[in-house]
Amino acid sequence: MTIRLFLVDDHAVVRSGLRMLLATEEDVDIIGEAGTAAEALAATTDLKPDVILMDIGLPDKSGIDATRDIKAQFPEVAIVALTIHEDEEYFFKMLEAGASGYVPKRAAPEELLTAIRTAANGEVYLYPSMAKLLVKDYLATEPTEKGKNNGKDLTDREQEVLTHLAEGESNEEIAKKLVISPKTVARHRENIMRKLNLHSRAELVRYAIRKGIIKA
Amino acid sequence: MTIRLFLVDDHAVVRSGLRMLLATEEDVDIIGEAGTAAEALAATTDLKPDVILMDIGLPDKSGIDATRDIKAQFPEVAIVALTIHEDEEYFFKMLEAGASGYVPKRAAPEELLTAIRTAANGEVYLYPSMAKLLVKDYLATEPTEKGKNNGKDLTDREQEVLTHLAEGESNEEIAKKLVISPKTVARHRENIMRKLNLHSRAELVRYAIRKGIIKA
DNA sequence: ATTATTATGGGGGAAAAACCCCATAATAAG
DNA sequence: CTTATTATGGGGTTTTTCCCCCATAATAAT
Repeated sequence: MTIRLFLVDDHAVVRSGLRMLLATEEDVDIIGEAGTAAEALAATTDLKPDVILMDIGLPDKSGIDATRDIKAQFPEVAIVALTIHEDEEYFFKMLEAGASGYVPKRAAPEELLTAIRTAANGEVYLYPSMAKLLVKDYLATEPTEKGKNNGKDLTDREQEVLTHLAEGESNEEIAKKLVISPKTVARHRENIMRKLNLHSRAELVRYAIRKGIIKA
Repeated sequence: MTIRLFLVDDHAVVRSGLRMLLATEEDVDIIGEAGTAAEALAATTDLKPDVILMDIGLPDKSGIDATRDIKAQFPEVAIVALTIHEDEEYFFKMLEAGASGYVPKRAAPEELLTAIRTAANGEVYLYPSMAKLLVKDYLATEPTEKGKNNGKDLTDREQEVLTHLAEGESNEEIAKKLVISPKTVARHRENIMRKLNLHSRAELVRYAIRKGIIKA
């Protein structure tokens, strides 16, 4: 099962270098290359590669936009960013565009290969410095861990049920996850609502978001 | 600059295996090991390792809590989770506890080494399947501001109805306020949900809060 | 002028939610 | 040793949600 790889970089020298670098890998087959976003999109339509190595600095439009365009039409194509940029801005935008990997050009060749194979496998490869950024963002936006210093008059079990309720899950779904009867879930829900003086799922969701039990 | 590593796992066999595995690495020096969270905390106080390999399933308390405790007292100590668990729950909790890496036990030895070296370097190593989870979470919670077009294909009337729906009002209540039939409100609600790909009141509330249509 | 969109409404039905009643077992609190 | 709390479930009823079907009138777009 060879990985059909496509290269996008505006510098021919870089593309040649990558070809050379990857030539010895038996599971990677470079099926084409492009120097512009437009060419990349056209080639993707024809070739349907498994993975695209995408530079961010392209002459016509950014690799971020190119990624967005390609993922919009071909979501099954995995795209790995290979770039000199290591700042948050480009990294997060690339993630939002749908990238399955992000590798700085200073990375070791093995890391690039790992990223390519990981992306081909449907997973995500993040270079450690990038992973650190993402975790930092996660910790910044994450509500102070699943319900702790909030809803004080709720029991542990009620807190747990509340979290699921707020996520929009039905009594049935929650019952399965907690391995209890739907009736018990309903019972907990009633107690929660009475304690908090809420009267609908919608109020419950807002309460949970206000208290940081779940994210909006 | 050798990395002073400390092992925490309740199985002596696993610790021995890790010692064997890492013995040949010149840049890694195993300075101690522990089988419980309490021992790990005590040893950390004495030894101040650079990196701790932390199992999650421990006899006295979870490796997650142990990580939280250690990071609270010694934030400069990097902790890498090495565990059989690959589900979201443990992963995210471990991140919140302050882990600098997360490696499933099924991972290749080289990956564990990479994680240790990455953590020692102050960065974060995430196993690809875990990185995927984190990116998914990022995309689920961040698309509003850093993303692009907010699905604003709602008509004025739909926007109006959406506001009331998100406030938690019933179809009946909204109908009275807008002086239309409850059936029409339901009709608008259906159209809104189809357009936004939402399927419950709870999702609708969260959407509205994310978009700033109502405040939490 | 035909077509698409918008806003309006009705019928119906399966499912879920919301609100009551009841109970038991285990544990914590006094 | 009682008592209170917690977690667990069963029963039922009414209301609401959610998702289809159908339609008409007014306006906007082509």
